[in-house]
Amino acid sequence: MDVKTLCLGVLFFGDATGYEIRKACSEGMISHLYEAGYGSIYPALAQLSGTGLVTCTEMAQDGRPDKKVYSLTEAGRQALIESLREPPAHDRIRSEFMFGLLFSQLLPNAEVGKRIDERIAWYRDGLERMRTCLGHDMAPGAQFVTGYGIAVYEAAANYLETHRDTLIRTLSQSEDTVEEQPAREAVGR
Amino acid sequence: MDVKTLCLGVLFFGDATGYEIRKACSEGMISHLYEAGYGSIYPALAQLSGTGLVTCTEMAQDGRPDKKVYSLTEAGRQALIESLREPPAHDRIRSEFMFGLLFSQLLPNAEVGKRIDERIAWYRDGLERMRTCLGHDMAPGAQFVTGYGIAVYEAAANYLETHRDTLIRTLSQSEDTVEEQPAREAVGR
DNA sequence: AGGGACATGTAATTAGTTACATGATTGT
DNA sequence: ACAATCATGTAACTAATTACATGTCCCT
Repeated sequence: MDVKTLCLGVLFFGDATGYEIRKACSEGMISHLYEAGYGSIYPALAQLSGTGLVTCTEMAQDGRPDKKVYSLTEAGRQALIESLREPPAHDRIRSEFMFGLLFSQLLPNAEVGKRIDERIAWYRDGLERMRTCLGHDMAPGAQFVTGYGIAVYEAAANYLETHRDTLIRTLSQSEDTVEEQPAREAVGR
Repeated sequence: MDVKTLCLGVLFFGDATGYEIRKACSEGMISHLYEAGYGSIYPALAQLSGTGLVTCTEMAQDGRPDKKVYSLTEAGRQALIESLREPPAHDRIRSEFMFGLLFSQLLPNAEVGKRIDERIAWYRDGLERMRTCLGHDMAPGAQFVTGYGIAVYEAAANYLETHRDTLIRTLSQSEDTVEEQPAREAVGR
């Protein structure tokens, strides 16, 4: 699955410009599932337009540059369905935040605390957005996914909040217990 | 942060071969935070070896090809600390599973159910592994991260379990209510 | 006899990020 | 005045995936 399918998916929920698609994929709900920037969206849109999976309507605007509003065609709808039908690839995750915490003993305690606090704030912010968007009538799938996001973010934020201080305390203790050999088997599996 | 830092991080917890590092990053605990395959690990290791951040000890083996066991040098340790010190990039997530569910109305209900069930099983499997590895003495950060993983996976599995049937039911209902206009604003933000 | 685990690597391709390039309008 | 938002696109670069290439041992 690539950015082309991503665009088809966004357009399934309604016509949009490249700018709006990017917004959905880097700030909106979809950004929690699949991120993309201008550099991948605009070329994808051009390709989709070329193969007739979307149509593009140029709209002149007062002052601002012309808008290009894209719409899903029936062929595009079918292509989306076909893409969705094949088994989804395994989730791809890359969390430098979590990876860094793995080595929190190598970081100043204040930095560890700061990162956790920032992350909690980030989750809370995401939760607020999700909660407000829930309720407005949305597709059943979108509702399900939003509910899932809320459940997961809530659990994450709660864990960080309840274990933050314990981690810092443990870190402070082992700090002055001279250096200890880190366990090897702890990470291997 | 790139695969080189990933390797330094894995080696911080103990000497390992490229094969073992890949295992940790594609099946082990770390795979939940940062995935990598042979194609990126072996070249990274070669580069790290060239710049003196790791040392490589070749070990002849009965029958099997020679093992190359890598160890973190003091310079490597410092490089790891330096990398970890800079602010972590935003999490990068790509979940085709979740993206697909967003459009569950376009998929056969049985397929939706199957995917959710598979995902629940996957979470349960991950939970089991995490729980068994917890308890063995590990670095405080690793313990914290594992606990976080457990909390999040548990919430995710529970949500899927408790909402699975509701989704399928809703899907079946709207199916024969003719086609409805999906709401546009539901995804934009 | 066949598959999987152990073990290392390279080369080609693909995909995606980042930076560049432009420019008006609106709000602070 | 300055930053942010709206708006579109390209080019160069980086990074990572995939496929290829090889070979033994052990279990079923």
